Order: sequence, then C-alpha cells, then structure tokens
Amino acid sequence: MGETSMSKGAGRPRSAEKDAAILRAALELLATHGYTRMSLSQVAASAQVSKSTIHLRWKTKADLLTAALAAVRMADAPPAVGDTRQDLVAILEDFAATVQRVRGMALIGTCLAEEAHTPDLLALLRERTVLPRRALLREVLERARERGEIRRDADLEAAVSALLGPFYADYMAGRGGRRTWAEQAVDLVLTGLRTPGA
Amino acid sequence: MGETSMSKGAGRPRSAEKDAAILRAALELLATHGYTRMSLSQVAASAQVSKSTIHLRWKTKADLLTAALAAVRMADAPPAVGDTRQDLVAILEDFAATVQRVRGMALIGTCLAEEAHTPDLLALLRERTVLPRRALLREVLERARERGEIRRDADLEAAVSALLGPFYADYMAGRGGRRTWAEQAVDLVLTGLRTPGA
Amino acid sequence: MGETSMSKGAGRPRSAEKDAAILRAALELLATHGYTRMSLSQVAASAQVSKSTIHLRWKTKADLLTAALAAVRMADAPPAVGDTRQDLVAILEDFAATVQRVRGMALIGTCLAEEAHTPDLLALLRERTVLPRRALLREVLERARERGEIRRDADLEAAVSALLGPFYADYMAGRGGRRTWAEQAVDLVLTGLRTPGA
Amino acid sequence: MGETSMSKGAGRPRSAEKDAAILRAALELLATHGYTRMSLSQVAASAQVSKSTIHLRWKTKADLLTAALAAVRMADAPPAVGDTRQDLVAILEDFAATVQRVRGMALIGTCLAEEAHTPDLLALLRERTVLPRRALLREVLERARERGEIRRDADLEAAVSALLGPFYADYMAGRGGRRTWAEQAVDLVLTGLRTPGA
DNA sequence: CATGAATGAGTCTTCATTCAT
DNA sequence: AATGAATGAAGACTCATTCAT
Repeated sequence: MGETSMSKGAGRPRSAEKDAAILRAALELLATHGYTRMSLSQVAASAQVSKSTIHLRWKTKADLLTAALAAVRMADAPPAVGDTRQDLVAILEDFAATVQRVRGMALIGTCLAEEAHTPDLLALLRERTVLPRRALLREVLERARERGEIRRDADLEAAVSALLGPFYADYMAGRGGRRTWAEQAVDLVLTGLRTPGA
Repeated sequence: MGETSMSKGAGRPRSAEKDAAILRAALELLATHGYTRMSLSQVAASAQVSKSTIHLRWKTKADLLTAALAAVRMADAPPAVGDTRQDLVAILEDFAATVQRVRGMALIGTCLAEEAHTPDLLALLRERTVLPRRALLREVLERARERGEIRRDADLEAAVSALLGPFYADYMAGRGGRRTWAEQAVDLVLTGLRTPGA
Repeated sequence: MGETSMSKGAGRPRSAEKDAAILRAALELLATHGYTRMSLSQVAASAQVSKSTIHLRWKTKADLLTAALAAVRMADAPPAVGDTRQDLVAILEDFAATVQRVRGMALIGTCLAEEAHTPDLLALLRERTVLPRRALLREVLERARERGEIRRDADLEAAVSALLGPFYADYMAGRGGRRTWAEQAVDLVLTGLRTPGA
Repeated sequence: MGETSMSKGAGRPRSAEKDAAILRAALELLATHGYTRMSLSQVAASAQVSKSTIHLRWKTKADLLTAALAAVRMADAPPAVGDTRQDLVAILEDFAATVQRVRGMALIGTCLAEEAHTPDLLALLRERTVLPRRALLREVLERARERGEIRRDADLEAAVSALLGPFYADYMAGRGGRRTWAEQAVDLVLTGLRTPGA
C-alpha cells in the first residue's frame, strides 16, 4: 500500500504504468487459472515485464495477488431511480453481469479454496466487492423501510443475503444465468417483509 | 459398478482398504489444500500407500480426484416430521453442519476455481451433493403446495435457491455460521409464497 | 538356454507358445523402440501375457532381450548358382532386404548403443546374424580363389568387409537403399583382387 | 550465430563456460550411456550446474542433445601431401582414431537407435561428421581422377563408401581396430578403379 | 503355472525466488 | 530501476521388479 508513491530517493522512479499492467495481468490470470495454476512468468509475459520487476515491487506471489485483489474496485453502481423494486433489481443484475464479465465465480472459488492458505484473499474480496455491493442494497432497503414498504423490525442484513443468495445457489445448481432470478428474489423479499396490513 | 463381478479374479485381489484410504485421504486434502496445492505424495503418505499404488488405480491426478468426489455421498437426510417449517429448517441446518464438518466451502471453492480446467469436479459436486439436497427441499415444498400452504403457481426451484442461497451469501459476507439463518430463510420463503388470502 | 525344456518337475508345464510370443514381441519392440524406450509392459501386452509371466522365465529385462536376440536366426541363404559375381550379389541383396524388413539398422544401433551396458546384445547379434552372413560370402570367395578368379594371397576376411561395408557407409551417408550398391561392391572387389595377368 | 549480437544485453549475461560445460557433458553421456539411459541430472552434475540452468537454455532433453550433437565439429583434417594413396590412408586413419577417441560407435548406435524417435540426431551426425569426412575423401579422389590415376567414369560417391565401409563392417564383425584396414581399403579401391591400360 | 497388486527408485519438467549485471 | 541468469524444491508420472493369491 502506497509502495509506488513518492519515493523521495534518487534514481529512476518506478514506472506506474508497469505497476498497473502487472496488477491487471495478475488479476486476469488469478480469475482464469486460479492461484496455484497461474505463474509469475505468465504475469510477467502478459504485463511485458520481467519476473524480477514483479519481485521488486511485491516480495512474494501471495503479496502480489493480494495487491491485485486490493486494486479491484466495484464499478460504478447503477443510478437509483427511487423505486425500491426497480433499484434492487438493477443492482442485482449489475452484480450478475459483473460476475460474468470478470469470471467472478472462478475468482470467488480461488479465494475460497485458498482461504486456509492465504486468508487475505477472501478478506479482500469481501472488503472490495462483496461488502460495497451489500451496502448499496442495504441503502435501498433502508429507504424502503423509512417509507413503510418494509416492516420496521426486518433484519436488513438477512434481507440482503436473501437478495444475493439465489445467485450463488443457482450457480451451484447449474442453473446460473437465468433471466428472472433477480426479479424473483426481489419479489420474494419485498413480499416476505411487507408491512403487515399495508 | 460391476467391479466385483469380474470374471474369475486371477492374481492377488486389490485391497479394498487401500481403495478407501486413498479416496478418503484425497478428498480430505482436496478440501484442505485445494486441487493444485495438494500432491499425490501427500495422498500416498496420508493413506499409507505408495504413490504407484495410486497410479495403479487411477491414471492421473484428475482421475483420482474425480473418483474421490464421486465417492462422496450425501449423508442420510434428517427424517421428516410432516411440519413444513420444521422439516425445511432441519434440512438446511443439516446442510450447514455438513458443509462445516467437511470444509465444504473450501471444497466448493476448489471445484469452482478448477471449473475451467477440470469441469468434472464441479459437475460431480453438483450431482452428488447439491442436487440431492435440493431434491429433499423440493419434496417438502411440493407437499406444502399440495396442502395449500404455498401458492399453486410458485416456482419451486427458485424457492429452493431462496432457501439455500442465504447460506452462501452469508459466507461470502463473512457472516457465516449465524444461528438463525435457516429459520429466517424458511420464514421468508413461506411468507413470500403463502397462498394469498389464506 | 534350455530353460524351457524338459522340466521334469510336477505342475503345469510352461507354455511354449507363450515363450515364443514373448520373444517375438520383445524383438519387435527392441527394433522399433530401442532397449531403454521399450517396456516390459509393452512386451506383455503385445504377447498377451502378464508381466509376471515374463519375469518367471527371464529374471531381468537384459536377460529377456538377450534371449530374444539369441532366438534370431538368419533366414535361409539364397541358393548358390556357381557364378561368383551372381552369388555374391545375391547374398548382399538378400542381406539388404533382410535388414530393411526387420528394421535392422535400428536394431544394430540399439546393440551398439548398449554395448557398454549390455555387451551380450552386440555379441549375440554378431554370432547370429553377422558372422553367418560373412561365412556365406567367404565360402563363395574361397571357391573363386580355388578357381583362380582371385589372387592366392588375398585377405578374404578383408574382402568380405569390403563387400558388406558400403552398405553401412551408404546408410550413414543417408544414401542407403541404392539399387546398384551390391553390384558395385562386388565389381570393385572382384576387380581389385583379380589374379594379375589373368 | 548472431547469439552474441543481441541488441543491448540487459541483465546478467549467460555464462559461456556453463554453456560449454553442459554441451560437453551431454555429448559425453550421450556417447557412453545412450539417449534414454542418460539423465539430465547426470548432465547437471557432470557440468557442475543445476538442472534448471539446463532447462533455461534448452527446453527439452531432445533439444539439449540435438544442440550437443550440432556443436560437434570434425577436428581439423590431416594435411594433404599430394600423394593419393597416402592422403586417403591418412584421412581414414584419422577417422578411425576420432571414432575411437569419442566412443563414436556408441554414439552412432544411439543415433541409429533413436532414428524413429528423434531423427534429428542422426541427421546432425551426418551433417556434422559423416558428410564432411566424405567430402575430404572425395576431393582427393577427384584430384586423382584429374591426374588419370582413376577411371574417368568412376562413381566417386560409391568409391567413398568403399573406402569407409570396411571400418563399419569390421566393427560389426568384431574385428575392429585392425592396423591395416585403411591401407587395404585404399589399395582395393585404387586398384579397382585404376584406369585400364595404365 | 500364471496373474495382478504393490513398490521404490528415477525421469523430465515447472516454479517461486535470489543473484549478478 | 530493470533485466536475465541461476537455483533448490517439488510435482506428476513410468518402470523393472518383488509379493501374495
């Protein structure tokens, strides 16, 4: 963190382009090949850099991949329009699209598989991608609760898991990619948490 | 299948204990270390067997691990008592307990991470563990529908994903292992799918 | 040697067919793959026999291959017609044809390559194939000398080498398989050794 | 060729001593043990180098051995004195001495044995050692023909094979290393090809 | 006798990491 | 800073051979 910035020392400063290229290549390979199957040579080749240049910046493979995951940012959230159902669906569909675009399930798998060996990976994945997305969903739900569309005593974190969960469950069942999953999930949650007698 | 019915059986018979020990060790290591990080030497050592003995039975590492996963069977389902809510919760809690006992999330992670390279792993995991569990849930839901506790037009597969999903979502959010997740999921689904006006 | 004959002991006698099949397969593989590259499994498979059956008869791989080479017999020599030139050419062309048929150069190569490690191979090849052929050529030359077609003091062994040699030299030069090599060799030798003033 | 002219030469330069040591060790082992029986570990140990250092330079075992053979150069030819008989004998005896010095027959055997599997070996052996030697002999024969010592229509390539051939034939017969073989071969060829009536 | 199981030694190759330029 | 060389540890797989049935 901050390793690449403002080295006051003399000599040639480290190339920021190379930093970025390496991280990008590392993340790409992490998703496509997995932690153990990817090699630093591949990263180096893909980033047009020598292996030593990588080690100059990150001491070990784990360090590099941790940094690569840390550099992941959730893309900009879809703009809210104010309608609870519509906003929730938009977030969920953006989530599914992102996962598909970056081979997210393979990346998630890698982090899960490495949890015992490199727990930082899963921790970072959570912090950078899972939790921000959950926060978005939670905000929409909070607004809905304020408006009385949802029961006062509803457990919103559980609701968020109920919104996202079907995506994972579908994938595990081999029925990922269904069109209507997001709408169904939102409907179920909104119906289930509806203020009684409303 | 048919392995025991081979014509006459000349020569020394293959040790069934070794078969089992190898598969057990392989599965254990697959869950704890992941596909690429585990080695056949480790399996051999753990099963008290020579490496060649493994190769005699399975030609490649992928073959062995595929067989190990294929040997996985879902443990006996919890007996149904007839009450929809109670039965669903029992199945989900048994699911969570099993996952925890066998380091299931790491195993799932490995299968997801290897999907591009060894798709059989994920396929087998599905067939042997995911789908049977889903079938159990679905049966309970069908009975509930027949009794009118659930809407006639409810999409039961989606409902199953809604039941299981929160488990995955919670895990990804770092909030796995919550006591009440199963009850909350069941309540949400049963409420959301309740026959209107009932 | 003699291992397969007259075991006076009780029990089932060793199958002579298997003996033959094993030796045939071994020789074939020796020529096509070479000593080190061939495996006893291949021999076993090709002879439709178990590996142990091979080891029951020959203690080691070297023993087996030695036996296989020992079983090689030079095919029947072409019948002599009495004309020196014609008879020599016939023998040489039969030689070339045989070498080609049994991948002889590869076999020779294997024996040469293994000379340091298994000298018996080259010794047997000599005894069973090289020397008998040379004896044929020598007989013809002796008759020619008796008839005065060749100098009294000619070194017939050297002459035999002069007859066979061009075959090897051509092969090494990549010009093996020339039609006229035998005739040219015979002409050269007969001319070179002609009784002076005849 | 061109290896030394690489653009700028960043990084640590590759050790030329190691290059040479590896190639020397490889060739030595190729001749003494044969292609399949030799191992890269042996080469590494003999060259005082790590196995990886070998793989850094040559991708595979075949590549290395091909390179080792390609590096073979025929030693300097014996200087010609102008006398046909003397020059031919000198070349042939130098040939025999070289073969003996470098365990040439074992090397030839290896190349022959591997022809089906690694044809490059035999091809290189031809190009680097066999053909250059033949060219030397041919030149002497051509000069002799110009001087009228040999028939105008003589097939010189066949003559070359007649000169070299007895060496191989003798070796195969177990009578290699005879002192007089070269002289006998030369005499036979010169007599056989003598211009008639000269 | 004949078979198949079991094994230990050994093969080539890959990789993360450290050094020298 | 950046590169390429060099390395030690490890991995999957093969094979000749010995055991048990």
